[in-house]
Amino acid sequence: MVRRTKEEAEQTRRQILAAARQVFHERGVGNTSLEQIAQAAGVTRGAIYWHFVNKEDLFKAMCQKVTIPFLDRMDYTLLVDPSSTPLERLRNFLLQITTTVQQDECLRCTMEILNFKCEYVGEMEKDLADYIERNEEFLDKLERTYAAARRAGQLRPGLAPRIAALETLVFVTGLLRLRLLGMPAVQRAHDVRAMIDAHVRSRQCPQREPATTT
Amino acid sequence: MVRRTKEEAEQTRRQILAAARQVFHERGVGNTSLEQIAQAAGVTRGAIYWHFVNKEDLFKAMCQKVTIPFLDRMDYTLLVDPSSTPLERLRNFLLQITTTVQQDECLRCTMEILNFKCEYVGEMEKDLADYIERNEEFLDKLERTYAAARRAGQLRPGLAPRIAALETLVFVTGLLRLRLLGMPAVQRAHDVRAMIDAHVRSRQCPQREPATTT
DNA sequence: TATTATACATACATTTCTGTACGTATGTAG
DNA sequence: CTACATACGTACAGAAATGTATGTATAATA
Repeated sequence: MVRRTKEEAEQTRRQILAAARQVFHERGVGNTSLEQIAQAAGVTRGAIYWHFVNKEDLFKAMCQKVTIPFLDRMDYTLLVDPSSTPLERLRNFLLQITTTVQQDECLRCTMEILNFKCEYVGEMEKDLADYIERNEEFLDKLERTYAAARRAGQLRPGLAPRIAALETLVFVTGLLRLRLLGMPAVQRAHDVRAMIDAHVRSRQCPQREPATTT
Repeated sequence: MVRRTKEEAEQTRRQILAAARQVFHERGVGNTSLEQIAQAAGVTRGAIYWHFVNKEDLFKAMCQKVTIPFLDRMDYTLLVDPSSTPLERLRNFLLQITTTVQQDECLRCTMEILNFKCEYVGEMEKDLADYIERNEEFLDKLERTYAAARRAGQLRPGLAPRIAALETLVFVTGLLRLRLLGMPAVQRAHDVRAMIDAHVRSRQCPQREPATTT
């Protein structure tokens, strides 16, 4: 079988990407040869070298397929949505992250590869720097959200928005990591929801109604 | 230079371990050859194969050198120390973790390798399972600590010890990960201390003095 | 002091992966 | 219908790493 039509070529490209995700997940990125990916995809190395320049290129293509739509929806939509209060937006954001990771197995598989099945050295170190960068931006958005909550009188007094944002960033980071690890405790939707509620409740005003002004 | 005395042999073993840590950190575990480690240690591959059976054995030896004394001091000493209240023990525990990781560069280097420079596949997957196991035990100890805090009237009412413990596990996990990532925000001792204080304060009784009995 | 086990260095055989060059059959455009 | 670009498969050369076998000088030991 050779030169099929254009859509068929696109399909083998997708097959290669899916096979890469599977084999990377089983054997690690550095430990898989292009031959193994080709076999899993039902093609030869020639097909891979046609669609991608090398393993790193294939790997990056696999990542971008999921990481781009993930974060875009998340912090842009949820942290700026004007139809709910700041702390409600925060809660919705946390819930959406966990349910998305829980339901989208393809995304989870890729994130597991990024977390446990690849080595950030050489060229890949830049990806870590990018990750730090995005975390900083995320932290900024969280801080602005908490600042808005404070202006709305929603934030617990004595809690600095910056510290609250830091702790939420830590919360999200740890929650995702434990979930990807496969910890049973963070896979029970009920407990996760309770944690998120506790996290949000611990930064809103104790029992009082929020004040209306400064 | 050949067969030096026994202590000299032990020294080359340590040299090999140190070189492995350095080169693993620079080039990743899967991407470094024993030849490169040997060069960095000033020996040949023969020396490495004398002291270790293969790269995996060398890697595990490098890990055990730091991971063993780390956790032992941590959850055993700090969560059972009877000279302070449960929430004080928790706070001390969190402070000690962060300062230890901050100061012990050798430990941090190894943890960075474990977090970003190796692939958990094949034999190494068992290490992930072990890590989950230790996290479960850690979670249990946290829960018992919170249960003790509740019995002491220290715990904020309405907060289940299990949920509080889960959130603290998430907190520690995320904090360590962001620190190892190199996020500047979690390297400022002042902010980290403020976060830890906020975390602990958010689970103790609002403003009241703790009750003295059940 | 002679012998043996130790602590390496050296040399070699084997495997494995990569990148590229080349072949080839088929869409597709003119 | 011809010609070219496309979408692969195949074959080859080179590098690199691993494990082992072997050499060897010294420390330990009797």
